[in-house]
Amino acid sequence: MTTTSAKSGRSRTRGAGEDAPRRRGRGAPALASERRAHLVRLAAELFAEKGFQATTVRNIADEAGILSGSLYHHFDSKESIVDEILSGFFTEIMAAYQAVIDENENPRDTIAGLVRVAFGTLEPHRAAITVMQNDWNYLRGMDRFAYLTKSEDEVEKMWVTTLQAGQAEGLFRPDLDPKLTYRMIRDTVWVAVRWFRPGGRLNAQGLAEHYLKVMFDGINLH
Amino acid sequence: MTTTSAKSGRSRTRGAGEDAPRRRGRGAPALASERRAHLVRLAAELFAEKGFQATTVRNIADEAGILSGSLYHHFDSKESIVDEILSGFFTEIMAAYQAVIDENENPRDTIAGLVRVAFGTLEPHRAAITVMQNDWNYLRGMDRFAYLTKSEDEVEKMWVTTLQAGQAEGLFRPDLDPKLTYRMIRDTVWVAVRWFRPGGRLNAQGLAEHYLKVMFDGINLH
Amino acid sequence: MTTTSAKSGRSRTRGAGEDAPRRRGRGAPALASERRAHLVRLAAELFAEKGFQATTVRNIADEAGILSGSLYHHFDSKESIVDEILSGFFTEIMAAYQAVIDENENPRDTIAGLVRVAFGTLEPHRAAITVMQNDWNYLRGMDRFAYLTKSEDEVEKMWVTTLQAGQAEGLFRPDLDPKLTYRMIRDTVWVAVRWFRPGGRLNAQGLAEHYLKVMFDGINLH
Amino acid sequence: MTTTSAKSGRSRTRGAGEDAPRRRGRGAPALASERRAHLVRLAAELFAEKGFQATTVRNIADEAGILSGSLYHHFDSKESIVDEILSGFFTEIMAAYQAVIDENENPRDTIAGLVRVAFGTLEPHRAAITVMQNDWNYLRGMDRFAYLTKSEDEVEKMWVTTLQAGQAEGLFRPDLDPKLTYRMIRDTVWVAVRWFRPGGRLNAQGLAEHYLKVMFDGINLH
DNA sequence: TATGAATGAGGGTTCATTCAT
DNA sequence: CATGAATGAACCCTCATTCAT
Repeated sequence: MTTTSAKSGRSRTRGAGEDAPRRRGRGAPALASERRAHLVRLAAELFAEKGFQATTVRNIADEAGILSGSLYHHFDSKESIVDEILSGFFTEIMAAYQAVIDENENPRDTIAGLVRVAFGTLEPHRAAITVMQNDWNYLRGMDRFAYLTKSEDEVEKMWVTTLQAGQAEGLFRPDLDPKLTYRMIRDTVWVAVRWFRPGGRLNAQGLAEHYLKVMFDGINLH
Repeated sequence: MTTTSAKSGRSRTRGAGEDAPRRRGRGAPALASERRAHLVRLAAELFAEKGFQATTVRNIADEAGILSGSLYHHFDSKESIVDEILSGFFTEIMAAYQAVIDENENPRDTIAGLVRVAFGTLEPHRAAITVMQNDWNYLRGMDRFAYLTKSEDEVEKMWVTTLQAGQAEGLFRPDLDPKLTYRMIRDTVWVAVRWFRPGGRLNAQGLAEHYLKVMFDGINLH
Repeated sequence: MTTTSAKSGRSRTRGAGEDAPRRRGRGAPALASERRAHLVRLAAELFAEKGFQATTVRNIADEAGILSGSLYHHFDSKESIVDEILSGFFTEIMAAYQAVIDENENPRDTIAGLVRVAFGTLEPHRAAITVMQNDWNYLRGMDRFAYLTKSEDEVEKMWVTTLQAGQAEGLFRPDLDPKLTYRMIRDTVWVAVRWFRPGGRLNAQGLAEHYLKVMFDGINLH
Repeated sequence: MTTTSAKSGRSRTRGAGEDAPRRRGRGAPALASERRAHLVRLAAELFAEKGFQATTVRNIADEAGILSGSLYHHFDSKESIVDEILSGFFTEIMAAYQAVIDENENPRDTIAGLVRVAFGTLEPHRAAITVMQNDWNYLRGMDRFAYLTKSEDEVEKMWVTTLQAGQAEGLFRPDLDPKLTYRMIRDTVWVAVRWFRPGGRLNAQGLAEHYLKVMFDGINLH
């Protein structure tokens, strides 16, 4: 996961005599991190639009109105940018999931809550989810992103446990494979990022309710 | 779409009066295309594993035990290889879809058939579907792959028409958005390619049946 | 024609609200373009010596003591280098031609002036003229160099008009084909670049005078 | 210079016991060389149109309706093809020049004859002359084409000697540099190949007469 | 913080040529 | 004679990254 220091992963251990980077007198230190956050947002947009590999650091720098080399004052590498994007997303959604689980007793309500949370991230985290969808296969090959797999496993546990509880309480059909069912729900939600556009016919919550209907009761008319 | 000639798009300089290279009587022309097909298969495997962009022509050539330049004896470009993979997939699945539609009267049976066809392609076309899932965003930016979008639209029409017919006949819930529902079904199926491995707990048809249950009747126990 | 910006044709992505990279107050911007001009000169020498196609970007980079990829920090492409060479030459000679036409009343003086200008470019633009002579046939096939043909047409008009005026005033033989005559004069001058070496028996202006004698009065002794 | 054997430059010294290539029973041996000559003509056309370097052996083979590898049954290399084209041209023109010199006493008549011969080759040897004009700079760098320089020197001697004789006899102006004058005449003629098209306003002989007028008496109206 | 110049590794592609069939 | 597959070297160009200024 990314540290919050301006340039992660590079700072060798600072020796005793060396002085720490001094805060520049003129600006508030918040400004620097605002600039940084702005760059991350620009990059995220490009990664989502063209894919991580197809986006060059020059693309990002152009968008920011600086030269590509200048990006390296803010980030270690192209990877560290996408890392920031993805880790931010994961941190947030896992907290939201946990909150839903903590707040609900009924597994059916919990599942509904999780689905609503998931759809709810579609808009604010569109770029991150798109990157996950399109570039996950590439990124997971890199050691630095091993933590993503770990986070995914934790999430899977949350869902599967809830589904199993629902089956035990007689709420969900007993002939479902919980793992399989989780994956289908997860994929169905995330993959919507490919065609979902804010401002379309349905907003993210509309989508969620539509999906909940189908998921709970199927498409058949009973 | 790809032509079937060994190297499409090249050597269009042959003058009117001159004769084209004549087919020799002795050899089987099938052999040449077998080699070609073999190379396509190797490339597909690599594209699926590492992504189209991350796969170099040298990777493909290495896998085939030849030099990278030698690939260009068989293909115009790296793009033309992936073109062949994708167009082959689309041609096949669209024919299979059409057959299902022609054979069935009942929309519910038709939808079930379409779902089974879709899951049925998961194994034989694993690579093509994976490429579609991961690299579609990149490939669709290229003029040469515009036909893919067109094919997708045709497929959508097939599904949506069937879903609407089912609603009209009182088989499916009337409060479903057919387009949305189609997309969810489609994505749920294709995205399974990310984790589906032949020889796992469930085979592709097992998956199909599991999904049909959920899709038709939901996860609730009624 | 070539723009004067460091890298033409690239990075047009800058959004509306964002500011372009600001010029630093301290450094002389001329230095950057000096480096660039130096590289252009090196390339011109090589193009003249070995031909455009036979000169590799590595040749140019080697000559400059950098890596081939580094050239692309200064130029978009190999073509853009030769473009710069040729467009510079055309811009200059057309201005010089126009000045001669503006300054002279008598067509005979004008023609003499044009010839002297033409021979006068032999030394400072030796490389550009050589490239025009040897690689024109290849370069004109490219859209990007269409402007060269246009410039050539303009030049032709200058000469032909002057020759025709000379005929009308009874200065030149009326049985000459002005277009043909122009071409012969032009080619005779430019082609001299193949064997003309500064520092030889005759300098460029000596050549011009020799040629003017032959051109005006022929080789016969009257 | 090129030998007349089918594949020049490659045949190592044939040992005593080895048998010479046997004439195939079926066809006349002339057919093979006709085919060969046809290929040379096709290649010449392409070399003239696109330049030697820009013409690929595949271009030539395409034009002939065979595969590029098959060309190597007729020629050693791409170079040997252009060699054949150029050496044929030189052999012919030098013989024609010599005949003119042998037939004429008067230097003025001789020069006129040489000019007419030169223009006369414009049509039948258009391709060869074009290659000489455009690719000479490239080809002369190769050992194999050293003989071309030698032939050029011989030709220069013919012209210069004649011009000097004309000066000695008081026919030509004494203030001319014979070498320079020769070069100008030569270049003016050959360079015409760039725009001369058979079937245009003037044929090659018309061009010759036009040029002779200018050359002997200048463009001035006396 | 930014610039501007450069690196170094690699990318897709071309092409003359070879050779077994 | 021709094919078809392959070689091997080179080509133009890209791009993440570094670093002195």
